[in-house]
Amino acid sequence: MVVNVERAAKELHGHGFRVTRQRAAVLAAIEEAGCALEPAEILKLARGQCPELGLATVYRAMEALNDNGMIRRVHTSKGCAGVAQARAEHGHYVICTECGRVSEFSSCDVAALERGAARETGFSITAHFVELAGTCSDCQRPSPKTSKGGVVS
Amino acid sequence: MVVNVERAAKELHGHGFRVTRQRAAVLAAIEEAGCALEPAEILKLARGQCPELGLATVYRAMEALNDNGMIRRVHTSKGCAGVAQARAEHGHYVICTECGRVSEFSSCDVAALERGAARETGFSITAHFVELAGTCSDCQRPSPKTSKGGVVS
DNA sequence: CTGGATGCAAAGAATTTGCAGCAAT
DNA sequence: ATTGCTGCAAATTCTTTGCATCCAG
Repeated sequence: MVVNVERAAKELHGHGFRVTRQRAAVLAAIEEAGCALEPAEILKLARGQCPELGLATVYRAMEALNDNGMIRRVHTSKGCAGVAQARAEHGHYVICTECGRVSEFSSCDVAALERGAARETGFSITAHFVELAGTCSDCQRPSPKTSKGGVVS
Repeated sequence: MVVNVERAAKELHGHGFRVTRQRAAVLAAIEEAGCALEPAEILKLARGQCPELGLATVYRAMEALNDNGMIRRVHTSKGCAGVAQARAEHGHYVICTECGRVSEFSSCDVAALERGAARETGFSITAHFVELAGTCSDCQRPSPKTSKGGVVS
């Protein structure tokens, strides 16, 4: 997983951002969690790698990472403060209702959908936001012993 | 438009909620605006009908109306505090990027989409959230003189 | 009448900002 | 060496709550 963090570091660097220990820790936390994380949760997790990390820095790191398309906001009924790693350039999330794990999918063929909506509303559709919910492969099994990526208590 | 507010009142009443002047004003404001409204904006608009209305009441009214499925949260990149009227039982929004107007559409055939996502992620999809953005019929016209439903300044 | 709803103000959260020192390049 | 980044704490902003009073049913 650290591999990806390194790739991300290069990415950040390429955009003129500095790669600090704090940002790496935040990114690693988000990546390893595998589920939507809120600022406070990120702080808690990332402090494992960077104890002096402050909450304000988490917010600032989130902004930097978000602007560079490395993380993306997750909008749930419970709130929209959470973020998750963005693997693909264009992707959408599926959130597990059991363990909170977030997966990404990119096979979004919304053409038909957009056509229908356009017909129904008269709008000219230019963008779409899709988010699905369901149960992940682990939680579909009878005894979800392996509930990895669980929410940070 | 008031017609709908009356229908809504009956609905509220049926669920054991009282229909107060405040709630009617909030509902009417949301309905007439035609675009996503935030608490503060609702307050401003609804005070036209109910001057003593307080912000706390707006929050409480929003909760009541939301619980009854009469309004729905609108999740945009700018924030998720806005709400809009829910016309259909199951519906999704299209938001105009020009004037902010919100329309609803229900022809959401996401079956194929869900299948693709399921294949890609291994999730068993049970719910979907879709929101589209584009330009409404008015704003598509050369001179959008009739930019009704504009955002509350 | 009666209990849910409201207004106001105070309490709590969540997020942003200012600034001096630190550290990545 | 520069200049952006960080931590801390204060400042904002957003939302929720407590309570006496009010009004819809």
